Amino acid sequence: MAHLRAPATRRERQREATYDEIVAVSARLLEEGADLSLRAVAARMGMTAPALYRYVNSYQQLVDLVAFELDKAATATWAEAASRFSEDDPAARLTVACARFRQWALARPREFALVFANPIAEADTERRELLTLATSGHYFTDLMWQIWELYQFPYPALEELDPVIREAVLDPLIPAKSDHIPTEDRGLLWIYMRAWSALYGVVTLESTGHCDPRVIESGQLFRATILDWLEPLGLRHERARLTAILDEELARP
Amino acid sequence: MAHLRAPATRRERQREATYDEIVAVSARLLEEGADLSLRAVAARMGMTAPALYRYVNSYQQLVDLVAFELDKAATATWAEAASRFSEDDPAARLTVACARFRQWALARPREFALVFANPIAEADTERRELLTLATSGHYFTDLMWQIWELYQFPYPALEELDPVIREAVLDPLIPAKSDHIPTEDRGLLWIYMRAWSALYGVVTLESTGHCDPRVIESGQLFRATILDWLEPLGLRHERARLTAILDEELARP
DNA sequence: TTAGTTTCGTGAACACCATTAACGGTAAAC
DNA sequence: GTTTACCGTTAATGGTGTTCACGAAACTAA
Repeated sequence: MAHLRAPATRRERQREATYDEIVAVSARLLEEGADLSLRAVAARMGMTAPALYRYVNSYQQLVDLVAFELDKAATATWAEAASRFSEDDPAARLTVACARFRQWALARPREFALVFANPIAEADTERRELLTLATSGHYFTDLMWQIWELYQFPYPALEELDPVIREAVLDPLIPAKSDHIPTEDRGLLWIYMRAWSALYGVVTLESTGHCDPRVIESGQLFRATILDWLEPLGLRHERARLTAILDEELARP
Repeated sequence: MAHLRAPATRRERQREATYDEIVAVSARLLEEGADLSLRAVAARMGMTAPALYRYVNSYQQLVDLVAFELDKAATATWAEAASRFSEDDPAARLTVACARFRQWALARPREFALVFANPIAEADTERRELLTLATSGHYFTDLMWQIWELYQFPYPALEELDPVIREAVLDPLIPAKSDHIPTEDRGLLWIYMRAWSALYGVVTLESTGHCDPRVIESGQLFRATILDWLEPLGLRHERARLTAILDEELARP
């Protein structure tokens, strides 16, 4: 939430700094395995709990704030890892990013649950808006767009789509960097939704532990899911190369 | 957890009854949108909270107990709905069951999260064992086994599988009715895991709301995921019929 | 510089929560 | 009929989010 614009007055600067400290302290608490609570955050900042209400309206809002920043920070690490491949190799970048995403979800299940398994009621428009801004979503859609530009994989025409879906891809409520995608190419977003659903599925299953631990450890379920998506993304000819990259990532300590 | 064996003494009968009341009251609380808490459950039973410690060791254990029974009860409703198709039509039954599973997850997101998104640590062997007993898992694997008996879809041989996966399908830690599946056919369980991962993915995505509400409402993401799995399950020739059944279920109020 | 206003923190209080300990009554077991 | 085990109680500890009234400090304006 920090640095939306240049800090004007001194007070505003201080306020921004406090916001930053709140999410930093929260992240540290989670990292240490402690529960995220207003009291704990406040205590560690040398304040009392009610003081935090000058910055957030409720505990849930604190959670949302922290979730947003965690997502941002985590995405930065995947992006950094992926950037060992050149900008004109988005397929390799996506492969790495997906693997790192999973790795993060397995290493920090609590944080993952906070960001990606946090229930969002249909009616809650405010939290929905925050969700739409999710950095990870933008990063992944952007990579997929770049892959399409390079490999021109097939996607459904707008007329083929269910009317509701058509509406949804033309005016997306999901985190998607879609402004620069021409209207007639918006069928791409349908592919994106489906791919995201598949990725989200395995990773959530593994991160929450609703799965045989040996299967998680082996990474085979994740691997198979990713490989299944190479074809629809027009990456058939890249299969061998990307599989090697994927296996290399999975072998990481 | 009730009625594992015939109630012997009067005291044991009473104890069983109390257990039943605990989960019944818990289920009602969740149904009413209230939070599940020891105090609330106890109060509604005309007891004080500490008394519940004669029946459960901790709050988490209460949650697990309730989760297990919720899973059992929910599975019974899917099975009941699916039983409108004959026993020798497992493909239709699975179609209905999947749709009802999703419907339940959307109608009762809190219950769904309790049962299927409840984080289970790797080390926690006790909760893991309870998970292995999950009724829904057994129901789904059994349906898939019946489908295989009928349609003989291809599945990987044990030698093709990753060694770790081979171990996992030979001695499953997941909820799977696998005793009657011959050793050489255990590759089937790999198909099951992959299918379950896909189903779990969409349903969790929709149930937690991390998705465009319009897309959820339309059911298209779920529909597409299910249809993608007809082919691997040898149901190509049943496609039209099963699609009709699926659409009928999705159109339900 | 002084007076007024906004902002940001405090402490006390309320209503919850899980959990533990010591204690009593009642029902089964011997 | 005595003993034992079970099942509930009350009291207390330390945790949670949240509200309210208050005060001090900082910025604003005459």
